Amino acid sequence: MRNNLVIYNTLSRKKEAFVPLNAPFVGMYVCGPTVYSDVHLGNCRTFVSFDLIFRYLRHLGFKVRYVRNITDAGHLEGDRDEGDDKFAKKAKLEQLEPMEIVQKYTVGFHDVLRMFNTLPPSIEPTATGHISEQIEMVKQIIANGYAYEVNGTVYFDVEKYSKQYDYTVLTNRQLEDMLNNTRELSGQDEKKGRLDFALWIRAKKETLMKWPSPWGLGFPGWHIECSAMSSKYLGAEFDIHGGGMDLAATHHTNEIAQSEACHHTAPAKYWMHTNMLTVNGARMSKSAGNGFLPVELFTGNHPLLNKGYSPMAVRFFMLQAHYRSTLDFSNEALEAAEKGFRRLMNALSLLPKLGVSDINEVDVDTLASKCYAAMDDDFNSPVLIAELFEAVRIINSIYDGKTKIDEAHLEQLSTLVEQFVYDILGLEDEGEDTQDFNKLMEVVVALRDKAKAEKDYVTSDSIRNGLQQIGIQLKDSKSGTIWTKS
RNA sequence: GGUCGGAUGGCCGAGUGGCUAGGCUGAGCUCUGCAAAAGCUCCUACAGCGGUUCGAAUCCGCUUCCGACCUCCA
Repeated sequence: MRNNLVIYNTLSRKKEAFVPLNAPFVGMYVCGPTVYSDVHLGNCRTFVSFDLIFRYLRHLGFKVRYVRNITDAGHLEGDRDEGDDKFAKKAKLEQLEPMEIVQKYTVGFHDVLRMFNTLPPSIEPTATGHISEQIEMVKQIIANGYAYEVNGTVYFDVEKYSKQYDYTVLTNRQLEDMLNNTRELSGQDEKKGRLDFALWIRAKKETLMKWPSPWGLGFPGWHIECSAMSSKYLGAEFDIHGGGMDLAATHHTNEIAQSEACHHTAPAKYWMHTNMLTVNGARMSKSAGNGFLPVELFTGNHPLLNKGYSPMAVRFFMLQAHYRSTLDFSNEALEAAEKGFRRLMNALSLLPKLGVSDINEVDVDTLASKCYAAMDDDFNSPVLIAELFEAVRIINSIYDGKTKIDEAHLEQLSTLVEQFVYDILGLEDEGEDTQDFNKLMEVVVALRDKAKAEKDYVTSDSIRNGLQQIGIQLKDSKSGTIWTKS
């Protein structure tokens, strides 16, 4: 197995050679969605980014166990460690069972990710399915002396923890600054330290989702689920932990603290954080109300959208930016991506139609090594795409008869391009190209070619114009006529 | 206020101490019955001001502006 992969690690703020703990196995945990509302496009970007990472690791030959959780309990509104969680709140609003909320948005989440052609994770555990694991973990943290119980709620003791461990490894902040800058919040009387956070929260009478525990009826804190589930399925120490950048400062910081306090070992070797999708320079977020629902994007039914964009065009748009850069949304940028995507896919559709020659003028090896070099450099999909457009130029040139390629190199080129576009970037052609439809088009094109050969341009142009009106473009070339559907 | 990250050509976006991505757009050309597509060519940028250097957009400093996190959010 070849491995020249370099990954940017948030812990060191540097790119590091990727050395798995137990090659060829790789354990990767990614924080999934909290399923109390529709996923928006910004959420999708993170999961598309990790899909790319998952796909490339697999392509390199690693046996990846990709765990992505579903948060379906214990995620409170605000940081007050009290009151109802997001699900209960929404459930009351919609007059549904909390688990109906969870089901509804979990299904929606899966539907959307399927449209974006993301591969399902190896394991997709839920918080409510791992209550006992979370309770066990809290018990262990208490036993190790890093948590304390007050009136049925268990808090993590950040001050004690930070005497032995670095609580701010991920954020590089000074603990004193954090203490001084944390806002005065209500409901903190029970806590010993203002940075302490809840591992387990006492239920009130009206709390809908609650479970028995050694500390009475309650529910888990938000952070503990990821620690419990990652260690259950990937071990106390695993290779990659990922999530959106917005999770680093709080959620991931607390995850590391919990895991170290429980297992005396840092959970993940590499921490990867994907950057935000922005709209007019500001982060797309649920609370800011500037988010697009994927369905709005696909249909164009949103005030900020000029038209609809297909899921694959959007995926391509996302992959044209590096995962650690912010990506700014705009109609112009999306339209440019859409056109570029079509050009790429059109070139791919020419591959089976290319003619071979006895001589070869195409250096596929160099192209291949450039593609791998791009992805090996911290999954640099924009550079990879730039290299693939070089392949597009070559393919078009061969099709036009201006460049010659022999059979072996054509085979190599086809495999290379198809692997990178379909398997690694996860793009797919989205035409309704059924067998029958293709055959039908062959007949139509043959009729038009006959008319053209007879210089009956009235007929040939009326065929072309008719097809144009239903979104099918005919393109004549020396090698024959090809068609594309927009 | 603290911490961190940005500022790249008409737009989007990579990258990097010298060889100066890519996509989209615009102009011209080739091909073509005409289109379309494709190919070729052109428009060559790195916020500002200093410094280091033979050489900086890339390193350092300052300034301006923007964003993220520090409150739930991928």
